[in-house]
Amino acid sequence: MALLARLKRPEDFRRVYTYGTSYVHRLMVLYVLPSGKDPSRIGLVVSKKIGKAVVRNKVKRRLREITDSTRVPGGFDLVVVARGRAREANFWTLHGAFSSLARRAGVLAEGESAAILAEEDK
RNA sequence: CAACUGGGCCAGGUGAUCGCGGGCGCGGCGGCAACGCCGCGCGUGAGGAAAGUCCGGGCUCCGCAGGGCAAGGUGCUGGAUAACGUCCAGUGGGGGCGACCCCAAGGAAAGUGCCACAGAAAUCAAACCGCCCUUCCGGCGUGGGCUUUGGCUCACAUCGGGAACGGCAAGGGUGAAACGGCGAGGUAAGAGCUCACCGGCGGCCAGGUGACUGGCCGGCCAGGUAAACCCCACCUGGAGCAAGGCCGAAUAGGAGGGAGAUCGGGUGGCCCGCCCGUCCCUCGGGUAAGGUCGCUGGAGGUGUCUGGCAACAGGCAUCCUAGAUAGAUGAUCAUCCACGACAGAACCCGGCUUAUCGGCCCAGUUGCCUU
RNA sequence: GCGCCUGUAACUCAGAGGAUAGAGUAGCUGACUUCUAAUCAGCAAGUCGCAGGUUCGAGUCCUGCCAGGCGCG
Repeated sequence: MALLARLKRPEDFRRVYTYGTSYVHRLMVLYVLPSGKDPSRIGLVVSKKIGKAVVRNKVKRRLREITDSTRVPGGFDLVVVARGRAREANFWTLHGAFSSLARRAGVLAEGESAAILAEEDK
């Protein structure tokens, strides 16, 4: 499994927003920017618009579970922004949304993409 | 049994697999070492409100903070406490049949302001209607005198009549509120003018630490509003763990001591005071990202004994119970039931307030039924 | 962590403790016009964010909440 480093600094987020490519889903938005650095870095954004602290933590934990278990090759900076509807979504809905976005963005490791396609066919 | 009152407690459980933060142990790798990384095992990991940030402290730095003015807060009494605007016990007032609950509850005879509308008048009192004495005019009546029998005049009595100088504040009406209420005496009419009772005020005595309560006596009455300004008493220095200390590359700057007229800047808003910039001397260290400490063992929990009505305090025994740093609790099942509310630590405590599914326990009140 | 502001008609805002809480825009009705716009006249519209309290009387004063917004580190 390719380890994902964490994207933390405000400048990094701003760079990905301005120069990266965005992929939109009704539950979330995925920003992708090639960085050239080996461990790909990922940042999660769950704003106060989503809900109170308990709700935000819940959404953030589910997104972290999903992104930690997804294999991503090196060389990318990713930002996942949760949208309002993510508040009501369960784990598997969020998982499907992220997988489809990641496949469209082409940031999945070898073999992962085919597995997701097979899963979606079911 | 029903309807209530007060207080306390719980906050889905159990099992399995994968994953995360901290701790401990073992093993491996790197390193002189401190230590870092990886793997395995054990154990541990959000709340009663963690929330709002409404108060109070601890802790840390600012300059250990002094004087005056201002500003803010608290406000029945006594106590508890590190402290409080909190808590406990009481006093007074209000509510409830009751258990019980509620109250920012000092001062209005220090001063100022305000009291719309209505009303005569909204506070050094005054007098619209009204009540009353006297005088004058007028009406009606009785008696006397004079008489030209038409009347004139005097006296007395009387009047829902008019006017004037005065007396009064009982009654009317207005209003949230009208120099105390009610009854009797008194009077021309009235009035604490006098008297009894009540309210309020002052003094004395008794009880109580005190708020206050009870009794006696006195004089005779003082509108409300201070969550209007204010007065009185007491309290408050400012910032906040992104406080603050240490390590520390590039780069290139400081720190300490002494002197101090002016000017400038700083310190809680202002003034005084104080400090810094300026000048001289000495020293070799200072700052950003990052790392690390602060960081959790504490006004700590539980049990018991002693003191106290209680809040609480003290003694003994026993337990260790998150410390992250973009921020750790999730995912997939099985099973049980009451089908799970409000909600996530970020330096730490004591309170207050607000949110909250369902359930349990203790003490008590009222009503009904039965024995 | 700390500090500040706002909440009144559908919208933007006024409002000295004492009226039936006002103004402009928007809305409705009528007049004018061939019709519309403009103009004129009239009408309707409010839990004064919520709950307590002070006061004879509260949109206004006090306390506690709720919602929204802003600033500093």
